[in-house]
Amino acid sequence: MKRSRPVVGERGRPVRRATLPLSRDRIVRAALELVDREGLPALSMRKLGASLRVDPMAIYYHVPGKAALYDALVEAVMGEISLPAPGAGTSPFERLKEAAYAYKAALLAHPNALPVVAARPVRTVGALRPVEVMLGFLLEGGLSPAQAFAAVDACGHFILGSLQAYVAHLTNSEVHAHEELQLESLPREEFPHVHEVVENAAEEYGFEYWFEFGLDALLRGILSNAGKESIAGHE
Amino acid sequence: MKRSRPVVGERGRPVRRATLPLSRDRIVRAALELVDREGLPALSMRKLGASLRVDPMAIYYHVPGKAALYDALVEAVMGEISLPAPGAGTSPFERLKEAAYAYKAALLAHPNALPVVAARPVRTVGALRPVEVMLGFLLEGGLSPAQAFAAVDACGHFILGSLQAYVAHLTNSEVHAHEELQLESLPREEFPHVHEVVENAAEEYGFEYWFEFGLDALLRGILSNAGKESIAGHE
DNA sequence: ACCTGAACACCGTTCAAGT
DNA sequence: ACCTGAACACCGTTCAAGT
Repeated sequence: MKRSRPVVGERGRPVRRATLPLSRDRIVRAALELVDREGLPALSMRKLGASLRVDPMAIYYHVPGKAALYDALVEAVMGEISLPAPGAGTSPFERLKEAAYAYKAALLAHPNALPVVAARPVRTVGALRPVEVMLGFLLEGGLSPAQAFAAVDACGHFILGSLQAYVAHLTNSEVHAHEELQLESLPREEFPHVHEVVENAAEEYGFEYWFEFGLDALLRGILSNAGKESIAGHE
Repeated sequence: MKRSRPVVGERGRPVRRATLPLSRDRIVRAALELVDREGLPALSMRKLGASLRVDPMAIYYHVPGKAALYDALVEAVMGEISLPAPGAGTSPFERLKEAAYAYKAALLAHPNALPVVAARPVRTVGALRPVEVMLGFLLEGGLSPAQAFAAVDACGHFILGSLQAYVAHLTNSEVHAHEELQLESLPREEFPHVHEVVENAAEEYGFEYWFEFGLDALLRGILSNAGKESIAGHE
């Protein structure tokens, strides 16, 4: 893979390179673009090199390997999270909910990257800013430090898990046809509740409803724990 | 890759094959063993063929491709979930909690398979039995069908998300050293809550504490929604 | 310092062929 | 019906070499 000879100035020194010099940052941005455009499986060192018009092996000079590339990808996605302004006067519940929706929106901006993001701990250096903000809301809500810690994780895992399943569901709808529509042709005596629920749950309920239901429940449960130091806070 | 000639009986018909005939079931079991033993990346059609002492391409006769193999893997893991006996006399909260722990235990039996399991919707044909049981508990707890639906998803996503992050954390502890221990060398004025929480949250709190905290909160929040048809059930 | 290119040991999948 | 084996188009990574 040859590159055009660099332009040479009067004194024989290159004036400006035909392409920008490679850098970790440029590589990560190109990788994220590639993933956004063609999906996670399309991210190979070779295709990435091609998209940067560079020998694939040049990447290894800036990034140790593919694992590190995935790490950088996660960092980039998480870095895009911008939590809304604290919104004075609103309750901790509402602020937490807003923050969770901002988190969700940031993740949905790069749906193809979700599997890599979800396979990593929620509290990473790249995602410290949102964690800081959420911890503030939780402490304000009356949780102990240990509880606030756990609560951030719980919210993160719920959101990541929900989104991961959702986009996977969107991506391969043939799997959907094979796995979910068969529900209605099931032995009714063996699965009475499944039948009852499928028949009575209105069809208009979709991902947005499920997400909000779960998030509300989780946040309500978390905040209702405020003050109590014991783990199981139910009567 | 040659196989020893089959043993031939008196009439020239094979009496018993040197190896069992290949079948979808045997393939899936071998795949799960391979993943358990050597990790998810080690699962290749070629290694799987070798472990079955069969030409790798023989697998394609029984399983359409690798995607279908992953599907079957998820099905197998989910099929091992055995929820505890309903336990008469206990509250819906306690039953749901027990079920969630059984779910968690089944998933932890094959930690290496978690990424594939998590990248799939929670309600699949293979996992219908546990879904049926949990729906029962939730309806009994007073939830509407639509709410019960959403609640099953929420629990599943929380559990899967938590476990996925947990085992990823266990698998590569060098990432941990790189990403989490640096927390303490952070600008204190920029991350006051992170510092407060890290310093005051006792070290003995680990995954088990976080998991139980999140699960309790989620279940409490879900059950406190009973009866109300509106989504946001907080005062 | 930064990039190239050949080479190595792998992949999933197709397809014609064997029994 | 069930399995083989060659072939194709890919992978990630190492390493010596170029500038």
